[in-house]
Amino acid sequence: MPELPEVEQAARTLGAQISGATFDGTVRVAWSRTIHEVPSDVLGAQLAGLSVQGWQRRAKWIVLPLSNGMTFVAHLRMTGRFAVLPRDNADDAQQRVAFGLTDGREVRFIDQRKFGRIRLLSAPELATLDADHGPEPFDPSLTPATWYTTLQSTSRVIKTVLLDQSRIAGIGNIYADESLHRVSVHPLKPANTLSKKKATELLAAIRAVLRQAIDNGGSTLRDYRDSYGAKGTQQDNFQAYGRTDQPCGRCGTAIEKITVGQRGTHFCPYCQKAPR
DNA sequence: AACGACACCTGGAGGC
DNA sequence: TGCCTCCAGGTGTCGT
Repeated sequence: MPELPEVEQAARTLGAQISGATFDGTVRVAWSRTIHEVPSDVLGAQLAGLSVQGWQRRAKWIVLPLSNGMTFVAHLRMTGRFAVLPRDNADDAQQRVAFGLTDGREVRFIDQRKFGRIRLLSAPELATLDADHGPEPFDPSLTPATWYTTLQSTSRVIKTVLLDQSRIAGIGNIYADESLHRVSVHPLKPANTLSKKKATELLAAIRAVLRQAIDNGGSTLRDYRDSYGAKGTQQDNFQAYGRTDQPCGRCGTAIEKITVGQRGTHFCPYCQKAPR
């Protein structure tokens, strides 16, 4: 589900519900890999008495700073979502972990495919997580010049580079396709063959696509919900992703689907000319 | 070092 | 209806 806009929305709606709340140390685990097999009593002991200081997002990670300097981080992967509910509410069949709060509620992590992960990080571990990722798309330090340099540094195809979290953080399969369609760049074009002008346009397109998606609460294809359970609406604005055989909004040519780096990839064969 | 292939999981959709 | 195959917002790991 979740790319930058969805994670941003999930983090915001989780933070809105539990900023200031305190973990009571209760941790109920239905799928231990979600918490990296850390024993529930160990994790509970670490969390007990800590309060949530706010919320952030780094790449596709939800980041909740805690009152002792540690950080609660979660990655939703494909199907993860949070819910904050009274303790006596029935468990969801796909619920993997629940963290008790001192106010009688629970922070629940629901995740059909079980790929999502939650951890408690020390400051150095958080620094490592940060260092493992490239710049945030909206970071002012990511300039047309630095972006062009990044693209020049590899001959991998552009779609794959957009998905490489160490080059730029937060873009996933949907918004990669949408960004490339927006600037009429073929997904198989080698990154180092984009002109400086095209690279600049692509950066602007990435920002525009992500901004619109954030403003629309992200995209819900099937599973994604924010931390209140609400769906996003950005899927109604897709120009390429999931529109196989439907007309391109610019030229009317049928959108094609190919596989790039094992990911379904949608593009307009007329607007986005194949590289030679 | 960098890159591609595969693993990790469940369940919905579509073909027969 | 039932079975089977394919596919999905992601990324960690392993082999080349």
